[in-house]
Amino acid sequence: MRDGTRTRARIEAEALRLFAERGIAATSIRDIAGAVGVAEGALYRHFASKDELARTLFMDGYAALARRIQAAGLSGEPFGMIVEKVIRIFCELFDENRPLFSFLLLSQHAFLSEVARDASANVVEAVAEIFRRAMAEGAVAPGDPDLVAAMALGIVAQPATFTVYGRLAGPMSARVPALARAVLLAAGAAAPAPMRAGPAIRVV
Amino acid sequence: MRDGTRTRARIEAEALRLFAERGIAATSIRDIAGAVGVAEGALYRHFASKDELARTLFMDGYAALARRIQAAGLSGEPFGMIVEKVIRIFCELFDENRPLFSFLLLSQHAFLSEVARDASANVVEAVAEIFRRAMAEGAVAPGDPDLVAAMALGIVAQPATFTVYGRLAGPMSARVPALARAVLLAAGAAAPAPMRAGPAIRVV
DNA sequence: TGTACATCAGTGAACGCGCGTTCACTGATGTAC
DNA sequence: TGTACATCAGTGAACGCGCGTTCACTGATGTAC
Repeated sequence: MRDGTRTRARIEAEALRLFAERGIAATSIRDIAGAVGVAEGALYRHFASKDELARTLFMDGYAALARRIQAAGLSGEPFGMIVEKVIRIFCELFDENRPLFSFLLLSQHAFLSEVARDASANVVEAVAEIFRRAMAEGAVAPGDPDLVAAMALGIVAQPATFTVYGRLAGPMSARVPALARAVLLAAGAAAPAPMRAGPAIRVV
Repeated sequence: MRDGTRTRARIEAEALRLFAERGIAATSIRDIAGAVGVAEGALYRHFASKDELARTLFMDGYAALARRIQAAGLSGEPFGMIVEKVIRIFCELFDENRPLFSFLLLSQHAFLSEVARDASANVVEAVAEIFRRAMAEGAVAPGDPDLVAAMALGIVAQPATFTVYGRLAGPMSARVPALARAVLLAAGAAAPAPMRAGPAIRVV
């Protein structure tokens, strides 16, 4: 028989690209099949439905990010290092696989309610867990970890969204120090390290 | 003839509610007409198409918010006051008209590229303008105003998104001081005022 | 090595459903005289 | 005040299009002997 794993990978790549560009609803099965260069029916050898295809792409990408963030959070390093590491993970994945991140940002509203509330599959939960531990250890001023997690996610995700829309230019990786510094300050972290390079954001 | 303005207002309200709950694509003309209690054809007396209905709702709501933010930015008050005022506008409108905000947050990706790059119609531009002026006046450390605007918007919009999804509870208005403080710190504002009430976010 | 068979990825015409939209019609209400 | 007319918001059956999905079929490739 022919090897289906290559076709499946191409379907996933083209679907991701088209979903990210136009959205799920505006992308038809024929669009995807055409981009891959197969007949419509071929897609149903690999995915039960269009919905399952979109859901699989979202859940896999989202869980992979959550796992990496959780692992960084459990590394035992000081809080400031963890924040920078997590933001670096986010930014480098963004730069490496922009269609995936566009897709995650764009279609989060369709799937987020179905994601398990587990730090190993849920980005929000993984980030909240990091702040919960930091507060318990005194590295961050006490407060609502969910609120601080939301603000931290916003600080990183909104510039990513602006980059997708072309309002910000250049790689996200270049912004890691600025974003990490902003997150530490906004979260009320104890004595954030001074910035090492780049256009300084001076705190008077 | 019968007065059509009442029907039009009801169509707008029900469409907004349904678009916010399910998304535009998952809401049909029949759904909206059914919720209003009119025949499908009635909608076409007030809007040329479903797309025009959705676009009108988005552009009107988005421009109204942008105008209020721009006005606050031009009030001549000190930067710290402006930030708090803008965040209060955002949070109070969120609490008062949650369907509108859910709709704006959810469907921004469909329309944002069509919004004029004018501070009187574009929330992003209005916020960027405030930071541009603050940097020129020395109230904020020099840097990329678009990046700082993105981070500030993220700090406010992400908690709003979490509230829509039920991950954060309670009114956004209650978070105005905490959000304003986070924005000022993250933006590198000169000497932010100490917080007056609520669970303190202590900066060591 | 050669032959027969089973497997299954891929095909593409066809189906039926739900959608946005149309349009001839109704009838309530404002206006002219 | 009463009558004729014009206007236009609202009706709802009907239309046609594009969509997701199906399924009988093809043929390339792996396996058994």
